[in-house]
Amino acid sequence: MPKQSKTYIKILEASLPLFAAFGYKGVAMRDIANTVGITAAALYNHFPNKESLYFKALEYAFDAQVAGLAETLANAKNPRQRLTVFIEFWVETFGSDVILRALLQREMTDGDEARLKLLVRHVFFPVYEEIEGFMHSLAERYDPLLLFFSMAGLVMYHFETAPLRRLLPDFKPEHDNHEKIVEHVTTLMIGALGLH
Amino acid sequence: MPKQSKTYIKILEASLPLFAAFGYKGVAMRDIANTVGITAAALYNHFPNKESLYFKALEYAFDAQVAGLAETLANAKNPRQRLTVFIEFWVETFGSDVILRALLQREMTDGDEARLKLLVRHVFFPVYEEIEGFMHSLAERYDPLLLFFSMAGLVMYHFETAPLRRLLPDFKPEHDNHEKIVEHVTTLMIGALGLH
DNA sequence: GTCTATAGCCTGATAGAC
DNA sequence: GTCTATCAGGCTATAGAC
Repeated sequence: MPKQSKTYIKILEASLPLFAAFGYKGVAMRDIANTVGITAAALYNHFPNKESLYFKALEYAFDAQVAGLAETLANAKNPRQRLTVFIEFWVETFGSDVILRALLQREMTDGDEARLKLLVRHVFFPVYEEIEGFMHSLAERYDPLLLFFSMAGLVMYHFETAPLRRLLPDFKPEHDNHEKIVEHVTTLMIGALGLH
Repeated sequence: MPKQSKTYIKILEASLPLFAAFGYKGVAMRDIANTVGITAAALYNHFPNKESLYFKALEYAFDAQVAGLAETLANAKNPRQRLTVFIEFWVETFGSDVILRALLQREMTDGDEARLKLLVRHVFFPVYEEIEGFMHSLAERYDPLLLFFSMAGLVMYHFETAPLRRLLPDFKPEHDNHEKIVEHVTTLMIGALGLH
């Protein structure tokens, strides 16, 4: 079972949009096989079972997604710049990659222990490690971990609720605009942290 | 097909924790039937199919959940009090009712159009209608709809991420405490809105 | 309203030829 | 590595007796 053959990668990449759209149980091995262009039985040459295919796909999707943050943060000199850079990173990462966000959301609602650990290992821990010191320095009156999830939640919830925001009064198309979201969240956090 | 028989209600109430925990596809008609104490076939005397059972269960869960907000808000005189009251309401509603929150989360990630409309009709619209004027009055520099979802997201994300927060450094058990969350979010919003 | 029995379909997974 | 063929089991939904 070669770990990085072309078909192996093709399977992972074909399965990701399916899992993101329909969830683990909503995707059949046949569906993945059809998308790749092989039969379901052939999948078992690359993965022992459905669950391990799913895990490898998740890792493949999340890895290297966080890599850019460290460099970007290094270029920001003062706290306010770092704040803006971090919010922009978070909006960019999960705003443009619909599949990544859907997978993350699904894993968070399913609450399976092993998958949560994968999420922490590949997404939240690396990011938090990068900005932990920053969170501590920002404002002494806020708990750093709560502050981190507050900022993450501010961004994520705008994306999570995007489909139903459209059905509410006061909706404007610009609410879906990434720059508007960055601006809104940044203004809010600058006020909350007293960084005027 | 009597609409409010005892069994009818028992089916709805038995199905809700199952759907919340395992999702629509993760629950079999047999599972619901077993919990109620009847057979799967008997369910079809009350609901034409699985999907309509699910819809009725969702409506049953969400209805009357929002009723308390209007009265609570009426007692709050100034903006700062209203802000606190609203955040407390949001934390109380979704913090204590694990099933309600799980259902809401699942529907938001699944993105099915008909179910999203149900969510808007039974949860977000009634709540937003109640505090729309308040949102407008709070701060002119913020878009009212974005502000609403920011406040909702600040609260919800702390619950959504609770299972993985435990796996991160700097975690303290008090992070799961409702009062702590209310305090954190309120302080943050007071700063952001300039309500000192 | 509930039961038993079952139809008809889809599921993950395996065996063995090529 | 991929195929065809196949399996056992689970699923929703229906038919008909009580």
